[in-house]
Amino acid sequence: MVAPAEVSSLHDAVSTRLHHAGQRRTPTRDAVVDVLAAAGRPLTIPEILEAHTDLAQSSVYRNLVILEQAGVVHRIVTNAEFARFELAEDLTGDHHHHLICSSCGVVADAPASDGIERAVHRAIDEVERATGFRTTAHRIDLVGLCRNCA
Amino acid sequence: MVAPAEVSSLHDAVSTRLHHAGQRRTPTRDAVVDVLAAAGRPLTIPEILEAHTDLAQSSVYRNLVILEQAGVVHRIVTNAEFARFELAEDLTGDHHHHLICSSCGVVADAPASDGIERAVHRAIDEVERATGFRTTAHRIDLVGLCRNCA
DNA sequence: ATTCGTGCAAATAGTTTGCAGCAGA
DNA sequence: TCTGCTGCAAACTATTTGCACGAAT
Repeated sequence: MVAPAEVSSLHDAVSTRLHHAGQRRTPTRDAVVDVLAAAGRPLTIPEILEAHTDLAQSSVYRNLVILEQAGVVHRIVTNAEFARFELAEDLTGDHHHHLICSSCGVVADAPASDGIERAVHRAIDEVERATGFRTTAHRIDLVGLCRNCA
Repeated sequence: MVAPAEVSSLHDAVSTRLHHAGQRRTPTRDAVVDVLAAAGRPLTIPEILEAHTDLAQSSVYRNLVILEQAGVVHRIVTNAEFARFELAEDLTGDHHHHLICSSCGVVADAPASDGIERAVHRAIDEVERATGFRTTAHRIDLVGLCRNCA
């Protein structure tokens, strides 16, 4: 969730990243970013289309690919039928993990605690030393039942 | 990776779970379990078919669904084109996390350290108290470049 | 005898892409 | 003007499913 006052600076940052990726800022891309910023949780393509009924499905798919390449959005793939998309963490300045409901498929954000981040980074160092794997990102998902489904 | 001596007890455990789920133990299911046990890393359907060229693709898909419902295998969905499957952790007795190469898509297992597990469980407690979410499993993936792609 | 797993081929569905028109630089 | 974004419809592909046969109980 992004406060209204931060929306224009968000669009500036998005514009910069698009430009850096050799892409333009367009109304459709702004619209997609707006929907994701307003939602504050990862959305599916149908959810995005529902919020903006004037957009063509193919354009949303195409622009999400571009926004992903530009580092603006992040694609989350679960076992559910649709992939989900959210704004990149370094744009919203909020590192978080996911609570995935195995019953209804909804995905909620959960703030990352200092403790867990420290532990993860220690583990990453260990893995790099042991295996030579170069970690660029990590992902922590808790799978279970949301309050509604429990 | 499962040592040969453990294979028969593995099949016993699989058989029990299948029976509990109202399913039979069949040669095809044994074959799939064998391939996964021998691999020691999550495999795609094409990889499974390659190891057992006499199996029909649809049978493998169908049996993986059944084995998943019986709690024998676990499905891993990444952004790669194919889903991957591995034996359930409580069958192999080995809790691990994943190293996902964003370049070639290969997924390797990494042992879970005590430190990170403690931190994760503290975080889970926090989340349960704060949100009412009931966590049944967690997933930690490190995304980056494997030794070959780096 | 009947239930259930298997293999083949056809169907399904999320996602991608070709193409013609149009808008911004 | 020229590049490239958009919308529509068609194509693509991982996965699922209908059906008939054979195996196991």
